[in-house]
Parts: sequence; structure tokens; C-alpha cells
Amino acid sequence: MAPPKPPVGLRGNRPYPPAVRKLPRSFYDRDTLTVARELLGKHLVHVRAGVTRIGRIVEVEAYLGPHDLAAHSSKGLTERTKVMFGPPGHAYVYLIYGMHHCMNVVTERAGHGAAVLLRALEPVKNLEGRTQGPGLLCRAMQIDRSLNAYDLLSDDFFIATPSKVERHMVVKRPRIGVDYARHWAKRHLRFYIQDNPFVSRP
DNA sequence: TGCACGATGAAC
DNA sequence: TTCATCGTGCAC
Repeated sequence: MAPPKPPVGLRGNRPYPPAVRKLPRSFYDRDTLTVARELLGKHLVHVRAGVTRIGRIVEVEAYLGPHDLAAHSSKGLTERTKVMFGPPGHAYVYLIYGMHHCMNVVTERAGHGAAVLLRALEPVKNLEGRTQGPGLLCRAMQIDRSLNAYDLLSDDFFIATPSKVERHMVVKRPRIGVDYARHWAKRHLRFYIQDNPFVSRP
């Protein structure tokens, strides 16, 4: 039996203000390049064991679909990639090099196979340690594979528009660590906030 | 059932 | 530049 909720307006210590700021499904159900660029400056929120951790997204990479040789979905529909081929607005979290976690957000319609990798955060609340890099970001936010396929419209794991939005310039660069992807390695599919000190590799 | 290989990070 | 470390995908 769930404890009764206090009346709206009387709740104290809210994990994050107004649910209206949470990005809707329609935000993710769009062109991946657009979603990637617009994720910059948004807040990633994870509530775990009563602790709300928040980071401002400052660097991302777009993985466009099965035709993109750097994308995991280029392997086709497998046990690992089925989340990428699932509905938009879900987290795709996997273990890399046997020791680090990477988090993506699934974009576009179900079956498309695209996602955006979160590469760096600017600490906003309750983040310990560095957040400059996909593995460090997940460690600081306490994100692991138990959150794979998690719906980002949940109340304890989501992305939101901050109350005060700062203007920023977007820099485009090739993605990191995908040299095996031939010409896809050269495309400028990494985006980051210009001059932000928390970008992993300016 | 075995094995090559990472969308990394840290040490040297 | 090297290496830790293990899940995944595919070869056999």
C-alpha cells in the first residue's frame, strides 16, 4: 500500500519542481540531430534513495540509425540493441570496456534505431566526482544497467527544461572513439556548448 | 562454447 | 601509448 500523497501545494522537499518542465514524449520523437542539439542545456534528473541528482547536459553525440556504422543499431536488432529500436524517450544504458556505463536517450519512432549519447554534464545538484565523459557522467549520476530501457517520462529519472535557460553557442565536431566507422567517423555528430568547462574534449 | 572487441578512463 | 575487465555478437 502506497503512502497517501499530501495535498498538492503542500508537499515539501520536492525532488524537482513542476512536472510541466519534464520533456514530453514528443520531444524525443523527432529528427535525432534536432533532439541532440536541443538536449544541450537541459537538466538530467535522477532520484535514487531519496537523493535527487541533477546535471546540465553540455555535450552529446547523435547516432542516427542502422545505416550509421558507428551506431550499435548497425548490428541490427539484437538483445542489446532492441532498446535503441524501441519507442522514443527511453534510456539506452550499456556497459563499455567491462567497467564503464554509457547512457543514451532513444529518439525517433519505434523501429528507427537512433539515439543520443550523453557525454558530459555540468554539475547542478548532488553530483560528486567528475562528469566530463560518458562513463564519469554515469558514475556521478549513479546510472547503471538497471536503468536500461527505463522510461524517461518517469518521476525518478527524466530530462527537464531548467527554470532559467542560459543562451549558448553550439559547436559541432566528429564523434569520439568511433574510428572504425569509416566515413561515419568524420561526420560532425558531436555537439557541445561552446566554452563550457565541463565538455570532455573541447 | 569460445573468442574478439569495444560510443572509456586512468596511469605511465 | 597501454591496460583493466566483461557483456555482446558471431564464428565454429
